[in-house]
Amino acid sequence: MSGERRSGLRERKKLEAWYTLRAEAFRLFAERGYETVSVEDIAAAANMSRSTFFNYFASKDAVVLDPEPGERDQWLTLFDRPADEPLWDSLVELLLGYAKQISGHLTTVKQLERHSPALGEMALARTHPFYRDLRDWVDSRTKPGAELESALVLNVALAAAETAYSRWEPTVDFAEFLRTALECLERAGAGVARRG
Amino acid sequence: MSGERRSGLRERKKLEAWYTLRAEAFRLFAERGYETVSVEDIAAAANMSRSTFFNYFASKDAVVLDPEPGERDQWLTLFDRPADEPLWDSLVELLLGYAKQISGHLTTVKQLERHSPALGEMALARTHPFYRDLRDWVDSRTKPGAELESALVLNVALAAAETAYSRWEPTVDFAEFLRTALECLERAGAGVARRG
DNA sequence: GTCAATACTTGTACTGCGTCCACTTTTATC
DNA sequence: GATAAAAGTGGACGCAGTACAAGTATTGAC
Repeated sequence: MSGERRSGLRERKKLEAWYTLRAEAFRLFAERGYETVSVEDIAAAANMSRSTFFNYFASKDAVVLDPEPGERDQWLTLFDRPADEPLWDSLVELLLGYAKQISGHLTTVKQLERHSPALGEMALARTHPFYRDLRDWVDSRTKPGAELESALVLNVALAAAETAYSRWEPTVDFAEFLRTALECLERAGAGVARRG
Repeated sequence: MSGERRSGLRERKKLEAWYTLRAEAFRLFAERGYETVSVEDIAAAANMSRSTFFNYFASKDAVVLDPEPGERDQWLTLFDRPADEPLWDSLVELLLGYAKQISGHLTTVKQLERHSPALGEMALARTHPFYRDLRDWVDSRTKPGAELESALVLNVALAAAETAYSRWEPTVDFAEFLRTALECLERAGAGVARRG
């Protein structure tokens, strides 16, 4: 029985540790709120040392925000858009597609925000690797001289998506959030001046 | 000689302490960068104790972001807009007007960002009291049922302004930034879809 | 199975932010 | 000048994050 070369015991344990840490963190956050749970608490609940926590997550925020192992490969498939598709249309597809991919996580985090005001303040769109990839992808599509236009289109799209997210009540269906997000994106794309 | 009841010695000393702290902080930040200057350093440079620093500023960030004493009164005058003016037009005037009011500060902070990456990450639009006032003002103008629309319009305007700010090179004239900001606002207001 | 290289875990110590609180000094009022 | 209010101070604390040295487990080669 030739052992599987790739996924050895080491890899499996690492994955297990990652998921355990995040699961315990979310459990504690849901119980007592993000701000009153320390990294020490999370590590203890996961039967690991504080040092080990920081081996897996660069910060306390990261345990909430970091993508799952392999998640990046999933969202990268979204970046396969027709070369002649207008930038705005691509962005709408990308943002909605990504939201669908992480719908479960989005719902969880949104519910945590109810008891944990600090979570609402996180500069999600700045730090998160998806948004880094998104910006890079936009840059790669941008012709020289159009950088300002591209940045504007991207930021408007992000603003529309964030508007829908910020007003979403996680008690209602996730599909309802998607509908709102699409509505915001369409309105923003069409122009918000001279409406009300 | 009835002493001036209002601006007594106490008030003047408070103002002086505030300005001294901020001046020393900015001086040190410019010298050594935001992240490598501690609150302790700032307080020492201002000949005050660390405790006193936190009497004046709620956080290290705040010494950069907080409005000057009396600044709020200035920006509040901007909120006097015709009742029938379209929301978008009001927002354009408000954002550009406020930018003009704090042009000096904006330039200073932008230049600090060159040596201090942490400053670029600050969630300005969330915390800053001007944006709180702005959101409240928008809310006060919003008819029941139009909350989503209003939030979207506001966030798109903020995205446009932030786009101009993020791409502004503070070596060039501030007027150039204003021109770019206006351009971004106009494009965003007209709609960014189907352009390229 | 032995063994050494490698990767992961842990404890410890440190810096810095932010909070709390008791205490002193300064300013305003009479 | 006595007194009360406001501002400044010093010390202790908890927690996030970093650095590093020492320990433990996994791996692959023999």
